[in-house]
Parts: sequence; C-alpha cells; structure tokens
Amino acid sequence: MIKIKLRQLLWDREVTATAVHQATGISQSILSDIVRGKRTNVGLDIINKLCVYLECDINEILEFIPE
Amino acid sequence: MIKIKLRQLLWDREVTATAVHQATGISQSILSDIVRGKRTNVGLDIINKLCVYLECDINEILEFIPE
DNA sequence: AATCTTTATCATTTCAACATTATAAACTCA
DNA sequence: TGAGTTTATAATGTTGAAATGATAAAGATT
Repeated sequence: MIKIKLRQLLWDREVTATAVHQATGISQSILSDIVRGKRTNVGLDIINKLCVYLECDINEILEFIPE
Repeated sequence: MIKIKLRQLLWDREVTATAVHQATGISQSILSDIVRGKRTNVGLDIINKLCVYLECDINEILEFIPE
C-alpha cells in the first residue's frame, strides 16, 4: 500500500490545495480527493507536478507501507 | 520528470519481466512498455505491486529528476 | 452579518491506463 | 537446428483517472 502524504506536506509548508491547483493545473476536485485519501491510484504525472511545484522528492509525498 | 528504473532493477536482481507479470498480474505487454520507457504515466497501483513483489522501496523504482 | 477564500462534493465527459489476446522477434540451450 | 522461454509489438475493449464546471459547505477576515 502506498500512502500519499500530501495533506501533511501542504500543512507543514502552509501551502493551500488551491495554490497547488492554480500552479500545476491539477484540478481542484481531484486534489481535494487526493488530499483526503479518497483517491489512491494516482498517476506519476500528478506526482511529478507535485514534486516540481513543491520542490520535493518523491518520498516526501509517497510512502510504501508493506503489509 | 520521473524516471522508472525498472530495467536496471530487474537486471540486478536477475528477475524476468515475465516472472513479475505472473506474480503480480501486471500484463506482460504493459510491463514491456514500462521497462522500455514507452510508458511513463504509470499508476501507483502498479508501483505498489512492483514494490510488494520485489520487496523494495519506491525510490528503488522511481527517481524524480528536476529540470 | 457580509464578503472572500478555501475545501468538499457532485455530475458529466474525455482520454489514456491497463487487461486481454495474439503474433512476431529475439534469445537461450539441449 | 529445433524446441522452449522471454521480450517486443499491435489491435481491441473496458474502466477509471483526470478535467471541467457548478454548487454547497466550511473557514477566515473585516
């Protein structure tokens, strides 16, 4: 299972989902779903856009949790 | 840009794409495309299956390359 | 209270990811 | 050389990821 740690990351950096939406083009509704964990099978295109805008590495957004 | 380092990983571990296909259920043709870099926007479902089967972390499969 | 911003949610549509199947090509190895 | 395995490639169908737009709800600010 891969956890998307976007909520915490945005909170830490004091960045709103709206700001991410406007800067990256990722739709606001999709972002809301991702942040709330309602969408899990996200594509690398979106992960990439997040890494670019947030200037972070993949492991700051994703975490693999074996089970 | 996110690079998928699957070819090198499979080579290092001497695991065939066919073995991955059979163990994970990821289709053989898709796997071939991913390994050859013909498909880049892969979903986290597939990344997760790879991590599970190969018992590795995400960063062994993916690499974020800023540009 | 009224206004502004942000987030949640829903409905619709588009398009590509992925599965499936089949075949060809490449590569072992007896 | 021929059989067995692995990889490349193409065609097709399904499904869900993601965009768009719109509205409601929740938070902030004054």
